[in-house]
Amino acid sequence: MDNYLELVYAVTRRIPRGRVTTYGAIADYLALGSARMVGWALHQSIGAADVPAHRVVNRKGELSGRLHFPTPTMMQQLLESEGVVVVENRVQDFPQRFWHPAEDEE
DNA sequence: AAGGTGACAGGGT
DNA sequence: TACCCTGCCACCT
Repeated sequence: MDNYLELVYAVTRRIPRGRVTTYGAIADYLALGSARMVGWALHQSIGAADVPAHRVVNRKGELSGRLHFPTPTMMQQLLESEGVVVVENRVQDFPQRFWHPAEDEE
């Protein structure tokens, strides 16, 4: 178990309900690796039910990771259950929904 | 050992 | 807004 994975999971778990963030924002906050590393880390999160990976999208607000969930629609389903509107695999009002780890609003 | 791949991002056109 | 190219870095052939 790489410590890097735990770091990414820890940040992901702090994403407020109903908000989303990006791979790049997490990489930027950790100041480790790159956005690709975060994508890789979340890929490993499959099976870790306590990690809300559905709240992490790419810079355009697209649900680029939906195909890695148990079902292709689960990611969108989870987001909508939190009040996040998703259309054509894209988060609506993305700039407003965006949350950066450094904000730490909770 | 070397090259390809990927849940990405930023800048140019 | 969209498409293309380049940088990124660990993992998997």
